[in-house]
Amino acid sequence: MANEVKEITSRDVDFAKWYTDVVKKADLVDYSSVKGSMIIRPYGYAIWENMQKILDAEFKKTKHENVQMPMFIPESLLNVEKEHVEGFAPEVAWVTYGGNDLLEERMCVRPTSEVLFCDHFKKIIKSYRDLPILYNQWCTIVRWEKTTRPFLRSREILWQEGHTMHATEEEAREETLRMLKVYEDFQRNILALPVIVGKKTDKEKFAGAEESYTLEAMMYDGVALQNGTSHYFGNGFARAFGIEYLDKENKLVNPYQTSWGVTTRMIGAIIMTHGDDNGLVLPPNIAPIKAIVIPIGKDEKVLETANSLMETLNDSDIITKIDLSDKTPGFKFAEAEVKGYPVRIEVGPRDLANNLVTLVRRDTLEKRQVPLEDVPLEVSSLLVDIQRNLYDRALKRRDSMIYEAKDYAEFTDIALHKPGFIKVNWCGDVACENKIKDDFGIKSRCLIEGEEVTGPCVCCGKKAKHRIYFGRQY
RNA sequence: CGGGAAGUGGCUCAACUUGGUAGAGCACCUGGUUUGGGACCAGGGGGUUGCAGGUUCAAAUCCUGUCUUCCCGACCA
Repeated sequence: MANEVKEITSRDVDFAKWYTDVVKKADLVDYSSVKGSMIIRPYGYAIWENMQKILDAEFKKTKHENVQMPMFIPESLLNVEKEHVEGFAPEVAWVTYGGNDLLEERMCVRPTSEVLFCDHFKKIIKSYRDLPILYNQWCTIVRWEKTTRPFLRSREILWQEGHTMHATEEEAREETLRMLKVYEDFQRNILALPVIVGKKTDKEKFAGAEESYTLEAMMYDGVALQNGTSHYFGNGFARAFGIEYLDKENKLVNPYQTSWGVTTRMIGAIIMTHGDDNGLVLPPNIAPIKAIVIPIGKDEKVLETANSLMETLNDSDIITKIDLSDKTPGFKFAEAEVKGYPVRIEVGPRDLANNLVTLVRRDTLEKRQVPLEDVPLEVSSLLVDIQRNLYDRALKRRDSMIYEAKDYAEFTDIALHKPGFIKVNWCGDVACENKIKDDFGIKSRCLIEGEEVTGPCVCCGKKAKHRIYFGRQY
């Protein structure tokens, strides 16, 4: 893929351009002739496969089962829950013809599958013995977005959606938080993203939910990316759909529901959090290829050593690739950086004369010579260190871009001049949220738990009820 | 969806204003020389100019429509 790896726009010059340069030059995606639908190429898809593998194991550990639901939703079914349909109707795609025949009832392509699951749950939940039901589905959904960007906002979205039903409110609330925690751990430990986790305001919550929790990541440019959600529904959908079961007292009651999801948007978050002017930087725990061996020259001993090094590493479960192309070393180094391989191992005659190889870590680009026999140990400890460093670095940057505003003048100054999140006191009135949105185009991110609320609302000056983050979003 | 810009081999662009044989660099293929930060020489393949109409003896070039991409705004679990 060669020369296209050149000329990545600097992220400090034009962050949007930098992003599209990186996703294309690292061979993650390609554009298609279908607006808003991206082609995820093998390297990008391998990242998604790793995410699926790790998350799916977590879902199984927490007793969830995978299912596959229909892709189409008849209009009448979508219309059952009022808030839900109002939230989604503006962005669904409709199927109106089957072959040459106009359908009697049009169907939308699922924008999310709550109603499909409810329709099914109604049939299978009869007794308290049927609960809980813990389902998950890996699928694609469609939302007719007006502006689109690879991974961040597309019309066709790869995701996972969990849908569960519980006998009690308490159990359902626990499930909502349990899965939120699964996401949080995954994003912190595997993706090295220092996400902020909290509850959405009523204005920002999911259409039809009683409570929505979110994982908010801050990108390099200070803009927020909602990187996953977990919703508690109460029994609103259950009542709308007539889902009822007999409890132990032989009383007919409604179950309580949750849903939760994450998407390939997480790949966008990784790029925009860890990437640099040389390209992609992948956290070792999610990288499809952990290390790349680059032989320098065609000396037989060099090639032999390089090959056996790759095999040794693969044998010790460090997925390693070797670059045997006849490009020059400089080219291979640059390409390894664009692809974001965590560790690069340079094997050349000069090193080898002293029984050494050169290790280069992608996060800092620091080079170090190590004895040949120490490579597996050195690489695996380097991988651990890179993972930790990426998280620490991102956390530091995030915290340096969180500002506190006590009154509207301060808020205005920050909103206009400083990218990042703004932490404020808020009275809880949607009017204040709306005013901030109208004035600056900034929305609330999530409520902050565990901080004492003292002082007036940043907007109206009345007594505040909450601590809350505001910030621009993708 | 509103405003702006752009679509010409895989990529970046030229030719368009003033209609007249579609060109360059990079990438790709072959052979050779190279190899510690984006190599060099020689030869070669590849484009009905996003798509659909229209004007014309003749359209990459002019006109209309449409699709896609990018930027700004509005909208957006």
